[in-house]
Amino acid sequence: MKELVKVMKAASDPVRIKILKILEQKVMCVCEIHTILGIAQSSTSKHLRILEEAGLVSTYREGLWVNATLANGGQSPYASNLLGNLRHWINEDAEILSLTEKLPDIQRETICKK
Amino acid sequence: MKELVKVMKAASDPVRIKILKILEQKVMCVCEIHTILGIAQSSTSKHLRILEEAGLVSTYREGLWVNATLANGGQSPYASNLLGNLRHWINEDAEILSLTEKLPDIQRETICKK
DNA sequence: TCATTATATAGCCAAATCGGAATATAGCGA
DNA sequence: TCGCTATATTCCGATTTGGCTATATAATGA
Repeated sequence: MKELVKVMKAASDPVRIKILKILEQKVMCVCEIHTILGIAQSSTSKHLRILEEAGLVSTYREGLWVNATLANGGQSPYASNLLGNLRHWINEDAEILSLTEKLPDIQRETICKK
Repeated sequence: MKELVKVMKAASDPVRIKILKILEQKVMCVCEIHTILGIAQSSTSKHLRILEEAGLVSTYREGLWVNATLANGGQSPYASNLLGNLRHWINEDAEILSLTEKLPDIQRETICKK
């Protein structure tokens, strides 16, 4: 029950849904996510932690960068179910489409180092 | 997006999950739900409204009683997907099992009219 | 070691959420 | 109509949430 509620709670925020949707297309580091979404770096970090604790996202370090990727589903059946469904949900959503368009221009090498 | 978030938000509360799980087994009126869950009648009414607006629950009047039932899914694909999954989720959960045991003893004829 | 860069954490504020008590409304029967 | 019962709504306090800024931590390279 707690586990299920945690997954639902993680998925009940539009910013976090956006993060999941862009991670479907690309592994991204924190600074890329915070830039494309236009939110503070600290907010990005907190959202990622919530997603990670729900079993929806995994992170791994690569030097200074922390890469976020969709979880493989081993941690929570609820999470893996949601990730599976999300792949064919809201793909036509205006906000998601707009993010998808921006995605190719977001590269950590040019965005970070400022 | 808004619709999806609304469904997730509705499902991200343990009380509301319990309501959905007991509705899998029985159509119930507000006073039955509020009694079996041990929460105030006003809280029950509010939770039901949230579930209804998310497309997870439908209600219909029967005299003084308002019956709640799981929605048929026509309103929201996200809601119907969740309802489908929920049927085989957390059935072994201690809280859910305990509610299921109590269920036969909860009858509006004896509970209400006080 | 120090400086730099990326991320995490802490602290604060405004808004949303959830609980119950009190009150208003709706439906029924006399 | 009135009285009763079930439900909806309002109000208020307590807690949680989500945002930001500022600061701390971690990793790299010189």
